Amino acid sequence: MKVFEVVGQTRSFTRAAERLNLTQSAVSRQVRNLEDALGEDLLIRRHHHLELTPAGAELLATIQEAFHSIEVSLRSITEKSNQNRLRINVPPTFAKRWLLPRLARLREALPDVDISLSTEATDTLAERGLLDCAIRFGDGEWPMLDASILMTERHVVVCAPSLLEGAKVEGPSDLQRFTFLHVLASPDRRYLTWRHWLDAAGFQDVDTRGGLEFDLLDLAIEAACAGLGVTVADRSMVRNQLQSGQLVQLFDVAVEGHESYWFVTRPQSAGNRKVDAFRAWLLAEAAADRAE
Amino acid sequence: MKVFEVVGQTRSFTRAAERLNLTQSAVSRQVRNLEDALGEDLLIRRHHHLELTPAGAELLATIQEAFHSIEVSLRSITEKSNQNRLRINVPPTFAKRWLLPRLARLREALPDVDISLSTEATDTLAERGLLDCAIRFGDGEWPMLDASILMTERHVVVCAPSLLEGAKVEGPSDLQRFTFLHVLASPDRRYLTWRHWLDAAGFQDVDTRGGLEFDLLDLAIEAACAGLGVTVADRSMVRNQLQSGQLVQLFDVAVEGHESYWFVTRPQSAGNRKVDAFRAWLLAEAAADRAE
DNA sequence: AGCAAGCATTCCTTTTTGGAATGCTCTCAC
DNA sequence: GTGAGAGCATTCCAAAAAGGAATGCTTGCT
Repeated sequence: MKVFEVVGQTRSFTRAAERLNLTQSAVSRQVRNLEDALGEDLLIRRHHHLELTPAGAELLATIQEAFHSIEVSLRSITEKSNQNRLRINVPPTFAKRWLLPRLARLREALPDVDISLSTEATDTLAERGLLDCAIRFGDGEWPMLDASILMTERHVVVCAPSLLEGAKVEGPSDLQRFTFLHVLASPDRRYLTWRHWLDAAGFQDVDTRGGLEFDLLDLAIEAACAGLGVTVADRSMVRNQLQSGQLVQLFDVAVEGHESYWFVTRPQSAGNRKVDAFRAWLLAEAAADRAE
Repeated sequence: MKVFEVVGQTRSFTRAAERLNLTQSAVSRQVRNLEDALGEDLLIRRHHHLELTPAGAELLATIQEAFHSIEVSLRSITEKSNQNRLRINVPPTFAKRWLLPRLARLREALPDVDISLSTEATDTLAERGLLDCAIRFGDGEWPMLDASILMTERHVVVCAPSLLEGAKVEGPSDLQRFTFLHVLASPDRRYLTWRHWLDAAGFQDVDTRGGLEFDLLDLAIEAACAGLGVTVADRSMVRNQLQSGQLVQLFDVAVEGHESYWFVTRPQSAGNRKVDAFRAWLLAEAAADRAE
């Protein structure tokens, strides 16, 4: 069929064969097969040139249009989508608190890369379809995927300055007066960030059973800003709020978390220009972040 | 590609395979090959159902439209053109004087056959392209073609009644007074119909060198009707004019010509419904014509 | 927990497609 | 009008693509 299209354009089996990187013999038979299948001639073989029959002319026009639209679609898939668009899933809190504030800079650094950002809690990167890469929170061990560490969490305790009412907070008992804000790993299970932080700080006997629970760290931080209580959060996630005074840090204890944020890609993406560029940018930003 | 279209519709390799009369294995690989070629996934394999990626959805839509238009075009070629239309070349004079007056009856007899009538002096039937069949004048010997005889020429001499001015025309000398109308076989060669007729009539010493020449018998007949001279013509070609009195026949001599009109087809058309029907009708009409 | 549905994969067969060489016919030029 | 060349057809064989059967693997459902 493709063969007939080229023959129709070149009006010659020989030239069509050249253009298609085939022999004239192959072209001749392809067209003949098509004609036989249709039970209708498409070309009139004259010596030194070919003419289209009415049926051939009609079919040629249709085929050209159809192939063209398919070609455009194919190109838009292989080129546009593949070469310019980077589809990435980022955990919601990381997206909002870390990536979004840096998106403008990303656009400057990689002006020719279009970003598609989704914030599913669990991404579908392994299913090799909708995503080019992802940022994940975890231990960096994901089968069949490549991961580069971006940053390890450094947990600090924060709350709204209004909550303090000028009082000093210096020990476990002071802390116990506040409402604890927790983040859920699943509907019935909390992340153990409070536990880890308290252990690291050397605070025993603090009862964290009460308090508010949120499914997203982001909501817990928002709650803290609103003066609802104290929460443990990664320092990078609340840097802006600390700088603007929306939040204050309690205690000078920063606990290295057990898990980290990773940039995750599929092995097939190795060497992919835009993925590599994005990774480089992310790592540079993360390094700058740590240096602050 | 066709495979992907069906998979996109059925959302299942297994069902697509059934519809395509293939195995699930073949379908699976076809799609995988397409994806590999594009470097882009088109489907998300879930268990118990498939989902389209954005790229897949876009491609599916394009492909469906493109294939549909090609299919329509293909169908119009194989069905409409092939099944309903009969393309036929008929020598000009035969077309005008014999076939055209019978076209209305042909439409009645074969209402579902559309006729495409061309009147090239030399048809292209052997080149298998534009024609389904032809009517030819000759000896019935054409390589690679099948021929059925329709009618043998019966030459009579005719002229306009006004030309006679009431005079009797009974011998060669009477004939010599008229202008002879000739038909050319090629620019410099006449058909020998006058010669044959004169020989058969037993008229010696008639000088036919002068007179008017025409490239078509039809023009010669028209000239005769206009009173320009006498011509030899096949009786079937002038039957209407004789009946209406536009022409009259001179002498009661009808000469069987050396050549005949034949219905000619390609061997590949053997068994073709519309060709067979047309042949049957032609032969019946020719028989009826002879009976008159 | 076990079964069934459904896609992936492997190995082998079948079908299709392609290439090289050759033949045939027409056109063009001398 | 004759020879050369251009261009399509055809034949035979090789290569490659597609297909089939069987099997494995994962997951959703009962």
